[in-house]
Amino acid sequence: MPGPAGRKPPADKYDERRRALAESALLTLGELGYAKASLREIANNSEFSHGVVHYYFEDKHELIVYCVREQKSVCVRRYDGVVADSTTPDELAAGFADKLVETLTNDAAMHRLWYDVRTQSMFEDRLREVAAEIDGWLEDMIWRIVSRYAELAGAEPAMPPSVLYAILDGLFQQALIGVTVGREGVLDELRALVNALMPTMITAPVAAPA
Amino acid sequence: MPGPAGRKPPADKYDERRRALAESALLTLGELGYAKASLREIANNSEFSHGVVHYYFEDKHELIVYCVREQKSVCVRRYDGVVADSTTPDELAAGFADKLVETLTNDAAMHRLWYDVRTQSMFEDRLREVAAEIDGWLEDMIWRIVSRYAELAGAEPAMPPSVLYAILDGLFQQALIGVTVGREGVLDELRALVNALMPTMITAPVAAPA
DNA sequence: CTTCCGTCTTGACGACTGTCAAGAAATCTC
DNA sequence: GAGATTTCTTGACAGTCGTCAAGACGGAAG
Repeated sequence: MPGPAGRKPPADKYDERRRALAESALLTLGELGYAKASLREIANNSEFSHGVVHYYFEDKHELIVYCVREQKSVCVRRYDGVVADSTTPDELAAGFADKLVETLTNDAAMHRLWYDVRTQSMFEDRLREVAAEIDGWLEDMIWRIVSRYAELAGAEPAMPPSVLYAILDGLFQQALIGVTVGREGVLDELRALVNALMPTMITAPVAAPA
Repeated sequence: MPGPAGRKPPADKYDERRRALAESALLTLGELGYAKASLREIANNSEFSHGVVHYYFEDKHELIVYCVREQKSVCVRRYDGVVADSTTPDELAAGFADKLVETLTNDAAMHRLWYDVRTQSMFEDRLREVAAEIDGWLEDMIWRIVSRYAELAGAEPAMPPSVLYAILDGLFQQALIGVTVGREGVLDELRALVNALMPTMITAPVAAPA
């Protein structure tokens, strides 16, 4: 009975293994979705056997929650660089848009899983906590971007964080669907759109800030 | 073999029954979601037995697609009245916002099902057609509202239909989640938000149209 | 080497699923 | 009324699921 409780050997090895399992689970989870991804299928697309899951996780639910939380916790830090390094509003907007497009192509599976989990949270109580938590992370992420953008422009965000997040999330979700079904031009449209929309999200900048 | 093909008696009776079955299926579908709603559970929450589904529908997939398409085809006509009757921009915006709030409380289950189906369409090919179709309906619906709003204001929509739809859809989806988890004040916030946001969706109105 | 313990595999269990066939019930036709 | 046809119920089928127990493997400790 080594599982979750009393552990003698390197306790880090345990967490490391959990992460490895969760990461390889992401492959199947992001391809089949929350409902259709069985533990056997997840195990088949990995180096593990289907039984090992219950050695590292209580049940399927815990694996999935761990997986999406782990992924998203790094996801929400993706724009920290551009926020910190940009010196003009336009540079920030362009960097933001570029990274949006980049993650849309590179991490499409993860984003699909996230939207799946959030939607399922409306039907399954046990998912609500993690969904609400991550939604909060993402809202904060957007707020960091827009408020810094406003600061660089000598202005203020024109809308509260929740509204900014909802709007950008709606645009991103449509783009994700577009990428998933293979629609052409989605990426360039999203990039242009974000660049065009950012100025509308702050109050009119003061002409001479100094 | 009376099913889908050759029918002698009132062919309308057949369609009528399909609609009745689909409508009672909505109850369970909107409560449990696409994946977790089994045919037996759907039948239990209705006046039908679990086997009758295959008399009126090819399979589970066809039932669900029929159900969501039927529901949404009336859903997208919800704002036709306010669009036709409003004589000022503000009246249109207020009527739109009111009806948004109204459907959010009355038809929450249907909206949950729709978002579920659209999300699942990213994982399941067979859902993509109906999801894309309905997304188109909704985009047209939003376009009718905003373009009429702009017309009443003597202006033009400031963004293309797809962008307007994505933005409003993002806001609505967040509000739906809020309603589902029982967050307070969501409805009033959405109403105020829509009223405040509508002016930003059109170009600056011409002062004296005549 | 033997012993022990953390790690993992294998195989099985019961529950649940969509589907369908066989026949009962209801309705219509004459 | 009888007979035919549409409509529906019931029960079973094969398959899949999450879960878990029994034991195999591996390396470290003695």
